[in-house]
Amino acid sequence: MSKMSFEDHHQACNIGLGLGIGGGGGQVKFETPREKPGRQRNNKPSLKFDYDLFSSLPSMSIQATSRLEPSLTLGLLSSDESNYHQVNKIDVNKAAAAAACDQEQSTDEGVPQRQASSPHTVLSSFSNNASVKRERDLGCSEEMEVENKVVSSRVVSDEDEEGSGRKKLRLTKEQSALLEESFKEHSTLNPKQKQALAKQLNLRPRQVEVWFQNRRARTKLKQTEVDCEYLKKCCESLTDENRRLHKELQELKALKLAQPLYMQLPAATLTMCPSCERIGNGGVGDIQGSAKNAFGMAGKPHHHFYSSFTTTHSSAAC
DNA sequence: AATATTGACGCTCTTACGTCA
DNA sequence: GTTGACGTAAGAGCGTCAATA
Repeated sequence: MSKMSFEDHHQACNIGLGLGIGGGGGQVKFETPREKPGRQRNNKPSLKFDYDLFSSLPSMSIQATSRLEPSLTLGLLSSDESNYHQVNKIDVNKAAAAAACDQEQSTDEGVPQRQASSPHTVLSSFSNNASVKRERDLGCSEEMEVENKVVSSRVVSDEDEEGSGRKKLRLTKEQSALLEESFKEHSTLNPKQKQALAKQLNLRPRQVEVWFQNRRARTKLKQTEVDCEYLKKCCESLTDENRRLHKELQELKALKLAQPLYMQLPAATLTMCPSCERIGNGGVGDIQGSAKNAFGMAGKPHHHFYSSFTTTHSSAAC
């Protein structure tokens, strides 16, 4: 594993992740600002990230937070989210403004998306499911309204519409592309943007909402996998380091039992650390320095200690 | 001012369908 | 033609937050 500092990786991946390593305890806090009902929501999940990664090397705990994947207690701040507040490049916002006007004329959130002339009108995947409970958008009644004559992006016959059970909608490439583009701009939509996008795509707002929801989930899952891999490598690295330090400690203990170290070594092999003015021999000697700091970490991290994340060389190296 | 309620929203898990090898 | 894996749209339930009573 090439050694990459934790912060490097953090920046490279543009994520934040907190680990509880030993008793140190990284902490990750999500803060999701909420808006008033009917207000503009900018739910950019912000992440407070602090870690005390090396407070105790030998043990490392990874907390699972999900039942599905080996996810970790970590927070993600994707680059997509980081530019959430950017202005839409695509005309979602423009359309939002238009939609706002539309909405003022008609408070119905419904999308007039069933025009016969539409190039790709859409099949409602649950248009025949009377038991569908849509407590959210239902309130705006637009959902019910648009259940009617819907044609899939893939051509759907009448019997498809008549059939029982939900039919799976497949979005067209154009629809997907526009949604993707919009997602790059902002991973969440406010109601007006949702409305505008839905109008633009000839989809129901609920469909746009679901697409964004699923898209966020997919992004998170992907990122979690990446993070998991990284943490596995970190764990392996720390395990190796731990093993090595244990071995070193055993050797040092054995030496100590025999004789004071400096009495064993030829004077020529002894060196003095310029900053701490302790005796070391460059490889196995600095008992007080390396072993104490690597395992004890009682005080402020000493310069003898080199994290496995940031360097490859031994903690005994001074 | 403190508390309970309510509505909106996002997240997670799950289901069902379409596609492809 | 069948089957299983996979991707994904959508349903359901839950938690959180802010507004309101």
